[in-house]
This record gives sequence, structure tokens and C-alpha cells, in this order.
Amino acid sequence: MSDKKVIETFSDYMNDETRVSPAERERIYFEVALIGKMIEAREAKGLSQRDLADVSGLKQPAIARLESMKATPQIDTLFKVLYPLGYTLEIVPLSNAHAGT
Amino acid sequence: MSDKKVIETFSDYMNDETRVSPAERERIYFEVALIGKMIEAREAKGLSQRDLADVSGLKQPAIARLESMKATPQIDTLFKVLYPLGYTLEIVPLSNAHAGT
DNA sequence: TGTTACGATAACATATTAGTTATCATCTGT
DNA sequence: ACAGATGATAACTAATATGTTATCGTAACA
Repeated sequence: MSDKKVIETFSDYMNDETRVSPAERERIYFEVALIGKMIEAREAKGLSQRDLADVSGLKQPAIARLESMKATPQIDTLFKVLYPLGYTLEIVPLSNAHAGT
Repeated sequence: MSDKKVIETFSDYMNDETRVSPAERERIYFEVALIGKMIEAREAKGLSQRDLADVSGLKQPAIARLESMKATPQIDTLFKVLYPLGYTLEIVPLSNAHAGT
């Protein structure tokens, strides 16, 4: 029907600035790393989503939404979850770590 | 009228867990540092709030609310502002840096 | 004085997150 | 087969962030 590209890699998609702005891309990389550490830390502590909900003051559906990246959380929500898992956030200068090769 | 404490330091307030939970305290310290760097970086680049609004895709009132801590922003909002200022966020283990002496 | 740029803020509309309750499918272990 | 725990998700409400437009006071300056 057309020569439109149908299949592409995740990297191709992420680096296409017509669809993902640099700031957005930076946030997505951050969030993927964040969620990874969150899930890993929660499981390492042997906590269920309900357990984490209890200690963080959130609800289990909120934890599930977070872990499946169904929402872009607010800062305070993030800290409520990160703190009992032993993490916090830091502001650092951009280092172009995701610039690719 | 009563012997209720009326005057106290900011530290006393922040360390009173009946009013500020550890997670909340961690977030507040983070946000104070964050806003400080944001404002400093914006001014170092000679940008007005309107300028930053333009390059970040936000509106000037949103920038003003951010800088005066009148709202707890969402992660994507944060990245929209931080990126053009040359900053990003990192997830790091808690280090009890604010534990006080 | 008049002008301009600036940050703060009010007022309202819109969008999105989080709370709440409930349910579902799946897995594990009995 | 059954029971219990788990994660995902639907549906709805409440809370809050952001957009939008406008205005205000102040500072800098001609």
C-alpha cells in the first residue's frame, strides 16, 4: 500500500525527535530505570504490592499502576514508595549517557 | 494560656515525625535542592520564567508555581523543565545525609 | 512620568493522578 | 479440587496539577 516503515527498533523510536522529545526520552529512560529498581527492591525485601502499599501509604492499585508505567506519578508519590525501599532521588547534570554510539 | 511550644526551628519541625514523615522529609529536602538548582540554572542562562516556559513547553504560571513550591509536580513536568536547564534525575540508595548531628 | 520586563497570583477549565472498592486470572501448595 | 495469595484492572470519586487568560506590583530605565 505504501512504503511507510512498519517495523523499527525501540531505539529508533526513542531517538525519533518527531515523536519523542529529548526531555521526554530522558524521562522515559529515567522511569524505566526507576521502575526496575523499585520492583527489584520490593521483591528483594519479600514484599507484595499490598505490603508496599501499606508501608508507603498508597493503595495496591496505585502500586500496580506505577510498576506497569500506566501513569506519570507525582514527586511525592514517588518518594512515598522509594523511601521504604531505601532509595531517594538526586539532581545531576546531563551527561548524554543515552546518546547512543 | 498554655505551655504549648510556639517557636521552633525549621530543623525541629522537619524532624518531628508526627508532622513530617521520613519520606515526606526526604522529598522536601529533594525539592528544595531541586528548586534551588532550577532557579540558579535558569538565571545563569539569562532566561526569564517566560523564556523557560517557552523552551520547556510549560506556561509561565506553571514555572512560577514550581519555583515557589506551590505544587508537587509530576515527573514529566519536572523533566520538561530540567532538561533544557541541563539537568536530569538519578535514583540513588538512601544515605541518611539529612540525619543531622 | 511613562514604558517595559518581570515574577506572582487570581479564576476558571481541563486533564490526570490517586483513592476506593471490587473482581478476575494465575499460581502455589494442600 | 480447593483455598489462599498475588498482580492486573475496571469503574467511579476526589484531589490536584496544569492550561489559559488576565492582572497586579515592582524594578529598571529612558
